[in-house]
Amino acid sequence: MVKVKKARIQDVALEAGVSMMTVSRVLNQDPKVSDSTRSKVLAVAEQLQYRPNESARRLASNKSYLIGLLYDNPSDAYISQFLLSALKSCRTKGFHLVVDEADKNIEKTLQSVKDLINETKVDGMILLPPVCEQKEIIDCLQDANVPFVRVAPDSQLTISPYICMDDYQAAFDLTEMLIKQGHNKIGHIIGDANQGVSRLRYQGYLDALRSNKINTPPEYIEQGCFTYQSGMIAAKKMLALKDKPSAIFAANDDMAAAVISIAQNQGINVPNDLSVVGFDDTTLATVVWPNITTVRQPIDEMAKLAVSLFTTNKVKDFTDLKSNQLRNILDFKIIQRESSKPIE
Amino acid sequence: MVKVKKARIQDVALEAGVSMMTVSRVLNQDPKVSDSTRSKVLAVAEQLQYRPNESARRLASNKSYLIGLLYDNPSDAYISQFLLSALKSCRTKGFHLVVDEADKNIEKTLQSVKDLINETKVDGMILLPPVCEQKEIIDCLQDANVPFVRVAPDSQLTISPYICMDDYQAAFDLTEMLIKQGHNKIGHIIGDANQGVSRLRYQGYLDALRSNKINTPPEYIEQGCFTYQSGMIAAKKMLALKDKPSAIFAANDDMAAAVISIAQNQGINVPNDLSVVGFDDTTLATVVWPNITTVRQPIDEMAKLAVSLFTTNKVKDFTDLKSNQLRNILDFKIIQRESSKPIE
DNA sequence: CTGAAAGCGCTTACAG
DNA sequence: CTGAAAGCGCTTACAG
Repeated sequence: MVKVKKARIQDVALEAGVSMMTVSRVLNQDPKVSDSTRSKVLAVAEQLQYRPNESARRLASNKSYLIGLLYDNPSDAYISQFLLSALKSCRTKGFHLVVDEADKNIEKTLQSVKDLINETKVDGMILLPPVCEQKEIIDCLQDANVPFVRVAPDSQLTISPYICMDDYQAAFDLTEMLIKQGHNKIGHIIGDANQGVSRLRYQGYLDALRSNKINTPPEYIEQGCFTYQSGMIAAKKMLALKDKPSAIFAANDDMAAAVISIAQNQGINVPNDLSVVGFDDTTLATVVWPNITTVRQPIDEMAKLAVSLFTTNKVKDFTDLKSNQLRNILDFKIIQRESSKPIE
Repeated sequence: MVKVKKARIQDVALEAGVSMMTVSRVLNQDPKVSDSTRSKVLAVAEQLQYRPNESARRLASNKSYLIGLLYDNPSDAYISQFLLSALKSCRTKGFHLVVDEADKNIEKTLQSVKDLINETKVDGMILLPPVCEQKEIIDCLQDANVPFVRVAPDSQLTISPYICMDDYQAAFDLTEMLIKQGHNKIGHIIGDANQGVSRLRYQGYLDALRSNKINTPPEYIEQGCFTYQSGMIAAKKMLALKDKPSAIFAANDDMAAAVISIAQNQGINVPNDLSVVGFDDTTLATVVWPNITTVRQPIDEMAKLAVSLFTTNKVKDFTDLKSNQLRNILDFKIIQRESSKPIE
């Protein structure tokens, strides 16, 4: 292999006829550089294919260029998608991700977070749900003055930005879509009672019915807990009713998949006799048959945004963020697939 | 927050009454240090809670302490589990993982790998299946003299170690388990024809039947391609037979889940009327009901081992590995769940 | 807006 | 088996 010597900051400086400091300033987007100097440096850097040496930068600046990511449940497709996207974002910006799993024992998790701060010296932390609700962890980060972002949190904080989608609106839209397709007997399986999104999705469902003046018997609403099994139990009850719903909106894909399975088991054709819709657009939605109509969470974008909050130097410290900068609500999308169809 | 000043190599050297170099040698497991010096340094390092500064080490040594990971299909539960485990291993050893997704276009992937080598300067690469079969990539790594490990490869190479489980034996054992439970009408759905593991699992199934002197009609064997849908098609055919199998062994969990769904759809009770077993123990295995009896791949251990091949200094270069060091076959485990049971 | 000097905390290469 | 010197490629802090 022919080894091409990598250009150093010195090489760029020499070639551009400026000092190393000036090059460094340009690269770090310091505004105090004249435009002419800036463009010259940029041109030379481009020409020499200069890439800063990350280790030297880290060592000299005493910044880690490391972002911590704390997650809860490793079996969730959500996590892996978020992770993959975050990893990709980090890579393009010269950062690395230090991933840590929260322990059931909050004390252990806390210790782990402290290690992340003291030893690894992360520049910031990304908190996934539901760890992002843990008061102890939030306090710890705040005490240590480590900026953090919370993803899909249940509660809002004024000290830290959060990233989420509008679960309420998505549930509203999804329900209204069913209504527009002629369904007026729509059941709902509520998600885990301990998660804020369950409440929001349920409320969106209710309000869509209300604004379309549709009355729904209480038997059409069942409490689930986001698991396949809880979906089966709920589906069995709902499909045993004399007056069955023509559509069931399950608060996530796992429960929707369970509904489909139970329906098929009872000889109820999906989607001809029963429309089923889910939420999240996890891999499960396209792995079962018929594929599930669902709401796509913008997970990739969420991860990208979370990372960029740390990698862009715009905001050194989250404490000076204005309230409108704290909110980052991303767009969702309803994905129509084969598990639902209009009433004929 | 009280800032505790981190100990540097200098501090350890001073306290231990040796030079920085000696401390460095001890830390890097250089054998040319007397035992007494070594233990003294180690004791001081421990007492001072010394942690080497990774950036300084990287800069001075011109080693990246970075491991590249190239994967194919992001939707696979397998990938995320591997990733999480590898990430964890890296963290405890002061390494970082640079994750890259292979492109459909081999040229693009190749370029990406070259960037990984030249810009990021990874110390080594982990190749997941099926990218680990790509000759172009293997050649590229070899030319660049970058050591790499292949995970669950189809073919064997003498130039690079590989990590896998014994798919043949696992399939054999799983089939034999069904036989011992009284099943002698056992169907099999073969996996993707392009993947070596499909062949191995199929062969294990066949040999278990053979060694138990069980004849099987050709209708009991269907070609699938590891997808849920292919499993449905195969299951429909097999369950439409007059003389149905009492057990079906699908070559992965997705297809097993499909078999369960079809069976239930036809009023065939799983496991009372039909035992179904899968392979891999992905999340799907416990998400559907009944939970799937399957073979657990030791994914976490595979990832850990892959990382450790680069982090332990035992082998600087994989070219001097002996053939028995190339093979790393890890243990699998059969997980009995509710989708299968003995014949009564 | 720009630059010369010092230093970040390690390791390499050379001595002995 | 051990050590003194030089340097890795950046940035910080100070000048001007």
